[in-house]
Amino acid sequence: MKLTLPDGDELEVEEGKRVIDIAYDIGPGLGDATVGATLDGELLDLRDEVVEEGEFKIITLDSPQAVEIIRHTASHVLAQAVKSLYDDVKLAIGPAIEDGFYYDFDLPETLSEEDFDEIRDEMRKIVEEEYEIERFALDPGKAREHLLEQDEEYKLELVEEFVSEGEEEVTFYRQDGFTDLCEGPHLRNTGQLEHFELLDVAGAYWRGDENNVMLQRVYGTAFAEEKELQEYIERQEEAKERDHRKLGPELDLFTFHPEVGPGLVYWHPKGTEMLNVIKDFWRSKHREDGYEFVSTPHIGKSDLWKKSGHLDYFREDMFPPMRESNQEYFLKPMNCPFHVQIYQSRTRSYRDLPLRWAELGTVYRHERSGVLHGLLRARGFTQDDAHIIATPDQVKEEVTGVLNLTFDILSAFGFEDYQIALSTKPEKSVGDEVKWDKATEALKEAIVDLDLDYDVEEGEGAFYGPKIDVHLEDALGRLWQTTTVQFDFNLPERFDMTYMGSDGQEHRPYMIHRALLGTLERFFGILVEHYKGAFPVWLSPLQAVVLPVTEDNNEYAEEVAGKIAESGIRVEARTDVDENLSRQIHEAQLEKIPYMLVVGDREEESGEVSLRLRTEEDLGPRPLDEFIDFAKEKIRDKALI
RNA sequence: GCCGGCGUAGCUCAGCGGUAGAGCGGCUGAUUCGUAAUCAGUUAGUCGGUGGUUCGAAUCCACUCGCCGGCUCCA
Repeated sequence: MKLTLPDGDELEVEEGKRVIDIAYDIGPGLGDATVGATLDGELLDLRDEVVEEGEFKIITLDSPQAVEIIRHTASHVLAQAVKSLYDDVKLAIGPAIEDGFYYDFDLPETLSEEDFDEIRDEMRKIVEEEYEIERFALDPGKAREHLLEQDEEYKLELVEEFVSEGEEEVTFYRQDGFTDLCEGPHLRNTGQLEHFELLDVAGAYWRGDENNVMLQRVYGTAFAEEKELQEYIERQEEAKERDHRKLGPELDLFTFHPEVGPGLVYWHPKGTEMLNVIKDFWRSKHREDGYEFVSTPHIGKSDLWKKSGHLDYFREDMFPPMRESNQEYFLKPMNCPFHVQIYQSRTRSYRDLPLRWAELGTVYRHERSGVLHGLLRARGFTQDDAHIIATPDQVKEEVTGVLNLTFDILSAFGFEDYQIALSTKPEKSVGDEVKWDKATEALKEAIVDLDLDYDVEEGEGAFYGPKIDVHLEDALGRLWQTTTVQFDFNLPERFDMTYMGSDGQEHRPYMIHRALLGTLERFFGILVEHYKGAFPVWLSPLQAVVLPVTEDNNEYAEEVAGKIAESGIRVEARTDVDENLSRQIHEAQLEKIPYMLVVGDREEESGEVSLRLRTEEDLGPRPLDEFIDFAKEKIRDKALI
């Protein structure tokens, strides 16, 4: 059997030889350093037997793929430590995850972060002992026996599942006296786990199902190098500093008032200014793209929500109704049924289609209390909503139009990296197969036409139609869901929407529901975190501030600010404070105002302003008109600064 | 909704059974100053809410509201 090595050489090995033995054949040094391998990109344990040919690559501690193995072993070391420190510990699962690892435990004692020092010390001991990690396989009967003996009820449940899936044996890993049912891969020796940290303890349902018992999950992370671990911790701190829930109130953009109602946003003047800039831009882009705007009420009678299906499928996410006469009114959790009313207000012809109706519609949803998260998950929010009602022939072009508009708008805000997911028909769905196929095809073709990468999420569509979701990547590489483009086969049926075709027959239109920014609130929150509050000039609530050197320059400062304001730039003269220049600059810096204009006697004499940027660059004096042109150009180009 | 942690001045936090504290901020005054915090004085709170234990509760207990981190759900 032949394996292709990374340098292109072919290595002749006997079938069934273990990864580690192959590594020693290549070289003893390599053998000592081996923690696993990949075969055609697939991760292998160092104890695995290689039975197929392919591209073979040994993983050592400094390989990028090693981190997954390191973390998996870290979770076992954690489990061993917890088991040795506490009584009656039952193990659930303990995988490596994107940023680290966790282990879920069931134990009578409640763990808290105060216990981390002790657990960490115990883990260190296990690492220092350099226990050899061994693997062994058992048939289901022996495995059950072994787990029963250890009273590991959760692991037993897992074994039953593996057996029902047809597994004939299950693997265990052992280090010191500790054994765990586990697929691996793992390091060779606990001593190879050097750089780890415990991060958090939280509740987690067994198997992720809220009907099951809640376990205690300990989160941690581990890296091959201490430096990487430190960088990770710094990145977490950086994320904390960018938190929109902290920056929003600090920059006087918005606040929450939980005593009045959790999850409801209060927009301050500066936040509202910014919001208006976003809305104006959004409206002009939509107008250019042939959208019309509609406005609809905030409440509607229960009959409407019954007919739309919301009371059957969405009721627990809706605020309880208010009563008027013998009627119940509900706050709208979505705009769609209202847009359908407008459609139904007269008969529609194929000549009218496509209709593109947009509304910055504020909706209210009674989100479960534990899920609220500042602007990113609120109970009242404004969707940048639109419904496109089209004939079957128009569907593909409409989707393409939506995607083009999406990326046009998102890139204007400085987002260039996206992840796109196409979600297809789930098991439970409405609408016939033909429609699903056509709509899914339209979505896919639109993505392909634009030459975009995407993932298919099979069966993840809504019950009423397939969809495209866009996640955008921010400055820290985090992903946020914003855009969604969804077909809806439910509402046209329920409301019996029709249009008169050229054949004189009534036809059912396609309905596309789309939100590009997602919601203004969430998008705003993402902007705050992405820019850390230092917004591009066109978005900054205050674009320039005029700072007099002494009180004698106040009059000139006001004059300068007046002229700048006339050109449409948002500006303020700081003439009502008695502070020295350094102090004023300090404060303007904290407010993250893009342009600081220093005016003293020198500037007053020459009719100039001295320009300092919030990036701390001092660009020196220039005529006022020159600054105005400079700023207008930056605003027009949507430049950062 | 569930698990855990936490609610003290506008903000950040100390105090953890014996008369509520600091720094920043705010206010007042002095200073008139050239690119990230001038100096001085002063103002600060039903210690989230309700009930209980106690001679006495910010501190201990119960309930409740809210926030934070997860889980589940989601724009």
